[in-house]
Amino acid sequence: MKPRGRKPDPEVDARIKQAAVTLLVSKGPSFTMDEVASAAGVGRASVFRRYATKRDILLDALALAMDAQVPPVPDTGALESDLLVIVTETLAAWNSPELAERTRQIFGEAGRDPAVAEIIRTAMRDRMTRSWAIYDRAIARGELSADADLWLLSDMLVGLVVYRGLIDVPQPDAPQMLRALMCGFTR
Amino acid sequence: MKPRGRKPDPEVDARIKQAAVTLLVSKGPSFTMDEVASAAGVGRASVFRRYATKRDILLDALALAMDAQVPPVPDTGALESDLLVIVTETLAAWNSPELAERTRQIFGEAGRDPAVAEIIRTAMRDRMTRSWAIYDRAIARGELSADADLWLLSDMLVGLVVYRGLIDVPQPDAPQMLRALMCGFTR
DNA sequence: AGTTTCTGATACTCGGAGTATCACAATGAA
DNA sequence: TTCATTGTGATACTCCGAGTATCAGAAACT
Repeated sequence: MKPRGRKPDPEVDARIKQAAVTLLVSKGPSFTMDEVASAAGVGRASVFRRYATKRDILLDALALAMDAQVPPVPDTGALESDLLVIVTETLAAWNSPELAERTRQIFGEAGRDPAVAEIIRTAMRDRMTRSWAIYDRAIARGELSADADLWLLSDMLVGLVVYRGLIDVPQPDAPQMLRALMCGFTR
Repeated sequence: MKPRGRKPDPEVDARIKQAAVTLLVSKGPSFTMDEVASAAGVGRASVFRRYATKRDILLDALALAMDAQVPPVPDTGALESDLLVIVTETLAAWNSPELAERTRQIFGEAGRDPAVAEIIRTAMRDRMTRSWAIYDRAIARGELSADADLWLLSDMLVGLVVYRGLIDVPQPDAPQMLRALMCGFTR
């Protein structure tokens, strides 16, 4: 079963993928297949030959875009200041109105398509485990109990921000949020 | 400027609204206008005469559905047990797969339409302020500092659950989550 | 050389939102 | 009563985007 005729042009592959990511970033998941084709300077059929449905290309572009920027892990010497960096980075996705709009749309898309949810979930878990070096150091310093539920900690942090972003509530002050996470709400 | 000809049938109004809510609950925001009309046993035109766009009818149905069930405010005598009730109620929206699917879709819709976000935000703020009697009592008992940011507390709670629900991560144990909220993560 | 498969182009089908028009029914005004 | 006005269901449209089908030509294999 060797492939015989003309081979798929890798240039075309790249242009389509690139166009999809660009469109996803510039106007969210509502781009059309025609837009992808013309932005890639490529025939409509070539897009559909690579991606049977719009969903497929959206998933591919999303996965690419998510892997694009993975922030470095801070190491400031204390849990509190390390966490402050994390919180600030998390808030960054909602800073400008345009960025907030994209983030909203992407998380919204997760509500309509489990595959999108999976991509986001995987990407987020990846980032989180990456930043667990912070917690290891904190535990070694005695700042954190060894059996703390780190998933819970991470998800409470991100969850608050995503929730507020989604329903358009102003984001909290990073230090205040940090204090709540570390010390809780009871006296 | 008195209205002259035939008057709009209030029966038709009611049937349409009812059908919209039912469809929203049974199959999420993806119902069609034709479905509304036929479920209401009403002409297509009558639907469009009342709601110019599908967005309009979706917003109306959503607002109705959100106001439908507002849980009672617990008063068990201690902050912890009161909060446990709140947490359990919050988790309830994600208990069955079908319910989780609807909740996901609704919150997802908030990412595509600011008006949906506003409806959800308003409804949630409403419920939250309603349950602030809990915190008043807790402050009186000395269980909570008087200047605690109750929005932050509430949003961390709901945020975690919504976030996990959206990207399909198993929800936390209510008691464990409670402990994190009340005591924080540092030793 | 001949065959296979890619390529861009074009023209379709299909489904759902929204529009337009119809004959008819209900209401108010004259 | 008569007439104008507006709601009613029915039907047939337009529009747009996803997905399909077909084409002639180009590239790569035997």
